[in-house]
Amino acid sequence: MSKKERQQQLLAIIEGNPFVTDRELTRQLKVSIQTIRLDRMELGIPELRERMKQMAEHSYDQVRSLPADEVVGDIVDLQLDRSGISIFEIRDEHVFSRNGIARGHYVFGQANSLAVAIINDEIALTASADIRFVRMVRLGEKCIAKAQVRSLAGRNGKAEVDVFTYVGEELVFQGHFIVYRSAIEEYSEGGNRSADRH
Amino acid sequence: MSKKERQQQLLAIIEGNPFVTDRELTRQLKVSIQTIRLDRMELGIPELRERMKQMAEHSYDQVRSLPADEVVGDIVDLQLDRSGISIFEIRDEHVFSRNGIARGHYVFGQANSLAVAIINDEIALTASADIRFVRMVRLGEKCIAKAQVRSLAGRNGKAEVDVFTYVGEELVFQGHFIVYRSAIEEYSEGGNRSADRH
DNA sequence: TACATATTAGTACCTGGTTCTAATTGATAA
DNA sequence: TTATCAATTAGAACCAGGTACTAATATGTA
Repeated sequence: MSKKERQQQLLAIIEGNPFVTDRELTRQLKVSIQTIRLDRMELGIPELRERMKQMAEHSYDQVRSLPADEVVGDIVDLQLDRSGISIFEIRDEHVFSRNGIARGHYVFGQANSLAVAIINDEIALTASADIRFVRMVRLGEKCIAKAQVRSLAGRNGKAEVDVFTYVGEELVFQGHFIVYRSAIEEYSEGGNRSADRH
Repeated sequence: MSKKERQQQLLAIIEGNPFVTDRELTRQLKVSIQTIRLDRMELGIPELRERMKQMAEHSYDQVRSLPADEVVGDIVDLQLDRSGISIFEIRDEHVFSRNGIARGHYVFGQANSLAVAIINDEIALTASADIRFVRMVRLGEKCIAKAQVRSLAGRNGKAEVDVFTYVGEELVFQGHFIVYRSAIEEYSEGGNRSADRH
């Protein structure tokens, strides 16, 4: 096996398992540990500990920005049991990589989260929804969802919430949500109030 | 400062910055490095390198499972323009941390992705949907979504797809989707075919 | 045969620890 | 006041997984 081939293999092995030590690499590639290290130098691959550190730092950055995901979108205005507005910017992680169009469940998720957040009860869960994706949403666009409570049954009843999502002036999504309140064991989905918003 | 107070501080510092070395901790807490290490022992906090390794492994697991996110759920059976089945296990990242209930847009996303994948066209986009969350889904549960094409209009028309999602024998979600085919510039949302499935 | 490149060997040193033994400090009860 | 005990500090040996450097040995190739 030539040097180039070996270095390609080395690259592939580390790509496939970044947690491999030089010692393990000697076993797989049947060359001395010095050769492994020279190869890493030439390929600019850092040592195991440095690789792990970089991955850890990367994931730490992600973890720190994750809480914003608990509710999809930032709620910028909220009048409990009345209306609310949330803003959600379509980023890389929200689109299909092939065409840059937002995945539906994020657009849905923004509206759903807002519909649930607006209800002034300890627990509020979406029971059903009637939705329309009016036009596709693309990478970089800012979705502004506006929710209006249409009817409010008494405690432990259901509420109806309409959500319209716009990009600029254009309507991109509309949904009619039926949300149950304080109904813990039945007709439920997964949304709750206040405590989960940061 | 008492031992307990110091250990609480130590915990807080490492929580705030997992990348801190024992040496740095001696500077912040004004005790010897041995005390720091005894404290870590008692609190069960691993050494810096181990902490980084765990974070790296954690993020690596996430990265590896990300491509499966392009379509939510694994499609295990697919008869184009007829029916399909997808399996989706509810993990940590899919639930509200407070109560372990799945966020609605994941359950919706599984059904939506399946409804779109089933359509045998270059491009298929959800136009509208009528959905019901029949019962909440919890952490660890395996959702099995079954989709059936109900009607198929000609090319560039719309198709109707019904999706039922079960956990075991129990129905947890149902949805009626209207999916447009090959309609690129209008009535769209964000779903496409084949190329995005891994 | 001479020269260059590739590979291997070996040593000293580094960080950020663990593990262990032992000494010192400080408070507390008899 | 003194014995006692937990808490703290010190120090040395050792470890993994390397880096940095020097030197020797293959292996081709002109």
